[in-house]
Amino acid sequence: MPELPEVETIRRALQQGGRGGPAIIGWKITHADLLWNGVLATKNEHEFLQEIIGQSIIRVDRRAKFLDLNLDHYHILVHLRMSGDIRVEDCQQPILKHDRAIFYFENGFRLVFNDPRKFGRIWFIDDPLSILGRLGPEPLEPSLTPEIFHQRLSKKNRQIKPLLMDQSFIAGLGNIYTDEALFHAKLHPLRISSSINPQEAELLLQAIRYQLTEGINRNGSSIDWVYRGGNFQNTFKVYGKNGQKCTICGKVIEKIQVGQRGTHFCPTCQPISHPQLGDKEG
DNA sequence: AGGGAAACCCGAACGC
DNA sequence: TGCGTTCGGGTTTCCC
Repeated sequence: MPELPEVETIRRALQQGGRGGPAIIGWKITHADLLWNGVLATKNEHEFLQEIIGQSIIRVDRRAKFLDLNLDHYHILVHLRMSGDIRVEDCQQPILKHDRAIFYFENGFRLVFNDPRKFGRIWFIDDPLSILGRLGPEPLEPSLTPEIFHQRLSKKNRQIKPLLMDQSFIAGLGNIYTDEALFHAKLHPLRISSSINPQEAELLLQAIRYQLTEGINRNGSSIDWVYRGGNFQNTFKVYGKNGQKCTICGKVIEKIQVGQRGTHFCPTCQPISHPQLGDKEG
């Protein structure tokens, strides 16, 4: 599923070219079509469809899992959710099944939002902060120091896995990268956040950044038939590896439900309690 | 405040 | 083979 590295890969493709398509910077919008009305998260359909005509793409930003298409004086936010994808192509190409929205450019190209499961959404707004303002810190931003991260963990009494996936706590992690980061940091997914000490917090932040950076370097993870081009999935240590042996200790990887989400971990490498405490529960 | 569940969706995987 | 059922996953919303 598109998480931060996949969205960043798409952002770079739109900004600089890539993934089989050209960059779209400077391109002027002539009109747009909504092929499925539910794709629009804002209720100003007619207004914006008029508003964006004649405006050009000046920059493509990313915040967490949101893409922010900066127009001359407007913003198009896109969230791919589960199965969304974006492609840029000339208008001779066929419309595909599950195409939900199309933006046409003056130069004969178009940007297509395709989303089989209809979870993805598009916002047309003046002020992107009205949506993005609720998000927690960007995990790759240096301003998120280990000390601040530990402070934030300490203030919550929550299971670490759902907390890391809470976009208002830290923004951009989904199920896959969370499981992989927790494995890397040797933390059990049910560990209570306030029990995590400064050293563990620093290792966890490092693990998150390592996973995200590796994911970006590998152009994201292509899994579940939805995402094109990346190969980070080849590095997974626990995600989807339940029943297989841990590459570190040889114990069988387990899969449990945590906060309604499939959660993969190694029971040996990720003990529920700190090893030195000798606790046996869990 | 935190956690569980349901809702939104569909294709894939599974069971018979 | 073909049918019906279950599952999963990001996010929001509602309930306890």
